[in-house]
Amino acid sequence: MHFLTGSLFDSYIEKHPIQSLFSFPITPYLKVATFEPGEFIFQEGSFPEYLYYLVEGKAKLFFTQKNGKVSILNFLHPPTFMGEIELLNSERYTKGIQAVTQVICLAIPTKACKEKLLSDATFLRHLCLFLSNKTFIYTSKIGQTNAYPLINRLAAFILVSADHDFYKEKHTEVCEYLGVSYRHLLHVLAQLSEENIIEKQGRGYLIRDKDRLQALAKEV
Amino acid sequence: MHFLTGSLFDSYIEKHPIQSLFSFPITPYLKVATFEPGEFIFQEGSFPEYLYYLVEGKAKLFFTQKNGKVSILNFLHPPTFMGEIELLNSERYTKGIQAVTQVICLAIPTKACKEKLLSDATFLRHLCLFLSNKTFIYTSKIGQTNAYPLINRLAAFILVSADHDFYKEKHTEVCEYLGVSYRHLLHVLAQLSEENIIEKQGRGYLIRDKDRLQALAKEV
DNA sequence: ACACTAATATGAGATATCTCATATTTTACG
DNA sequence: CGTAAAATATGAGATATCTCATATTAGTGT
Repeated sequence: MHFLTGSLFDSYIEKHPIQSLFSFPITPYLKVATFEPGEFIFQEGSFPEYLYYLVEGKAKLFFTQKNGKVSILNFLHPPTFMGEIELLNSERYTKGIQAVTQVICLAIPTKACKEKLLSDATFLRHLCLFLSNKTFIYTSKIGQTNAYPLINRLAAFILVSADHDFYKEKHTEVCEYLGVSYRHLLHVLAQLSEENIIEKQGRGYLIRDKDRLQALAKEV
Repeated sequence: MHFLTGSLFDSYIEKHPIQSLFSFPITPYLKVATFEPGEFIFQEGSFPEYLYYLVEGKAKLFFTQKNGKVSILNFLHPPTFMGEIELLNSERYTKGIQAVTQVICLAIPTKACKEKLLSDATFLRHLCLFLSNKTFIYTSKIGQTNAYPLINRLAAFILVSADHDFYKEKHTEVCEYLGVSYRHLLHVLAQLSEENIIEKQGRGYLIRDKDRLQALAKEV
């Protein structure tokens, strides 16, 4: 992790204004933090010193189960708070967050701001909204995992994560996100290829029959 | 749904004080609502008029998927907010809540209080805490569902829901809660019986070998 | 007491998913 | 540039879970 200073600092602060989330002047407290791909933003079980507000890049929220399996709970995209649960509830076990691409965050030091934040209705209202969205996402995910086999969930995931009809997520991450074994993910990708819905091209897959892919995804 | 009045109203207000959750006087707005077993507290897709605070009884939070499968997201026990997400988003309620036993709630009319609530830091801080707990519960559930077969999750569920070592939850609800088919739930109950870990007695099951049940549950 | 619905129960066969083994390819790094 | 680690790939066999069919039993309302 690296803090930006000088004109780089200024440019990110200007580019991503967050004053409207607070009713007290937040800028004096702000830092700008960068993380390299693969770098841990939070280690599991650690005590975060900053509340981060993700403004650029992509990260993954994960945790490791007792049996060693890793679950990716969510891919985080801007704008997103990170470390808010620990701000509220300092004793909870912290999940891990790892940068996937280069990540840029606005950082608010917990120690200096906790009291101010927890008595700021503007901030708390935004945080409630953010948390209720999170709840919605997780409850949807629980429902989908229970109700649909991988082929439907994968179809939906390919559609949201493909860029110009080209899907190139890492299998190792996707199987942890969708909650299935690596082997089974490849089975189902092969099945979709077999039916000419997608076609393997080098590092990724091209969507060849978007209609049928959408039909598979639609139920979810 | 039925609102209590008179001395019954007074007794519940006294028995479950919630003034400390707010920084403005809440009592003038409060009603006391009761629901009978099986009654819907929120229908899926309705527009809630009250923010409820569950103080007695048990309810289930569920939703119906596009393919008709029902998922029970959680069993709600006191104290719990219900309808808080709709207060924040003013969208229609996407989930349903149904009373399992008789349920008693303190009810805060949304229309009259929304503005006050959303600018009350005390209330919002409690709500954030509540939502972050919810997040924690759901993320744990996602992880467990992905990582463990039913026998482990069921063992854990039997332990938390048994009363004096006697388990008597309704299978129809439990399978929707644990995200498996009714048939499979019975398979696994039979398997636990087969191994003399539990024993069927009339309407429920007696825990016969708590150690082994705990061992199965422990990993979760 | 009767009829209807919900809940419980069980079997048989299909399928979704997992584990483990192993090989190849790509990527990271000194 | 060479080596180790990570990611991709594929097969074979096991198991967890689902669907559907069908009975029986308990609960509910009139």
